Amino acid sequence: MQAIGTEFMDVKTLCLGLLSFEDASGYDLKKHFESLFRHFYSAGYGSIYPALADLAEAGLVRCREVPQQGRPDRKVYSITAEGRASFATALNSIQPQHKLRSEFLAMIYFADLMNPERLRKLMEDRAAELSDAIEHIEAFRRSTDKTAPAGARFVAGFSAALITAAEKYIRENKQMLYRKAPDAGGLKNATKTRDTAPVEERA
Amino acid sequence: MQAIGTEFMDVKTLCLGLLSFEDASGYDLKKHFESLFRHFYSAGYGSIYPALADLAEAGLVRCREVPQQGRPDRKVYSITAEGRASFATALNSIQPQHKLRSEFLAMIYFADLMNPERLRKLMEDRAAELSDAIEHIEAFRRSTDKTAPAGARFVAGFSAALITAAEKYIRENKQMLYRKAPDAGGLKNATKTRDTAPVEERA
DNA sequence: ATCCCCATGTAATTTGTTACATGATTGA
DNA sequence: TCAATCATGTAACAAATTACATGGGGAT
Repeated sequence: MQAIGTEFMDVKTLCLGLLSFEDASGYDLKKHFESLFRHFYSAGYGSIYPALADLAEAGLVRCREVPQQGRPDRKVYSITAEGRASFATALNSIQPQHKLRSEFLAMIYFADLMNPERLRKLMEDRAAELSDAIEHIEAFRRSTDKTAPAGARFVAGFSAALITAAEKYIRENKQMLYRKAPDAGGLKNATKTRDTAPVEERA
Repeated sequence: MQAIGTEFMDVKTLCLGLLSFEDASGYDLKKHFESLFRHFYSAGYGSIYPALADLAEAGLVRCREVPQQGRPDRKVYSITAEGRASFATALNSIQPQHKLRSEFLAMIYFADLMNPERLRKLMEDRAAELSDAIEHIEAFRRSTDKTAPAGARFVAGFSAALITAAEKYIRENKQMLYRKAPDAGGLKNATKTRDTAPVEERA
């Protein structure tokens, strides 16, 4: 009966929110996270199943078990009236965070200490991941744009904008990392390779 | 003597990397995280101090205590030869992650369930944070661009590109969230408010 | 044959955040 | 006088990731 945390948009709160749209099992919710939230929020079974158990214990969702042939029973969760109220409260009180934790950028900061092949590999891998992400998001938008609510369309567009910008930046600026060989030892290279500044366009 | 983790670019590894540029105390390193990595990687004292202790125990850094007047002794860390080798190994083996966890976007996904004032407030707050970030990053680049190594310039530009894209997307698309009033109850609104599609430009 | 999908969950581990604990100096 | 900066660290806590544990059905 106690309310859910009104501090963070954690996995528990998001499961509740997704259940406000339609009933689902933990397995289904994982799929939703992977398609809807893929580019900005991830959650595994290890977070989702305990979250659902907590929500059920708090009376915010109800569970009905659907027998399956040859598989574990499907446990389908439905949001309750208290659950809707609790989620509405959460939406009105939570101060949402927006955190990027990029080991990639942290690593590239030290590009001067890497050997060139390694550096190139890192950049290419990242560029490939971004291309995949763009493909995925375009496919997603083509498949759901018609019926999706404004919020869903907005976040899909937001993800696309960010990923596109990242891909573009890498494409246009990677060569600034490829100039100087990694001089093993030499400290202050006062050689003026000052010909490359990051490409930018004005808004 | 054992090597540091070759899996993640964690706080420990990044401290080691920063120490490969110059000696520093935990306090100094926190400052570096805040200025250099501010927009893509954060670390608090609670991570940094234990990281330094671990690095020292592993022989990758050495610590000398500098007495202070009226303050705790300053503990200045220097990287050792083993430390440099270990960091080089890390740079060559770690597969870096790039994780965005945006409670903001997750929340906006449910925009249709929010009351309009709340929604507007969220959007304005986020836009303000982004403007602050842009200001910060521009100031940072103006102050250090001349002497900074290519890696540092690249990541600063990358951050700027991402944040600028986010700010722009919000500015150009927020109105698509402000159309429909939050209809408390009505399920399938088949009303065709299909006049707003996300603004995008081709690359 | 082998791999992926379905379907659930627990337990251990890792990681990081926050609060606690202390306290002088400097500038507004 | 008040806030910020300097300066260190520990302990408790929260959260999420990963590994473990199980197993049938369907497609290639």
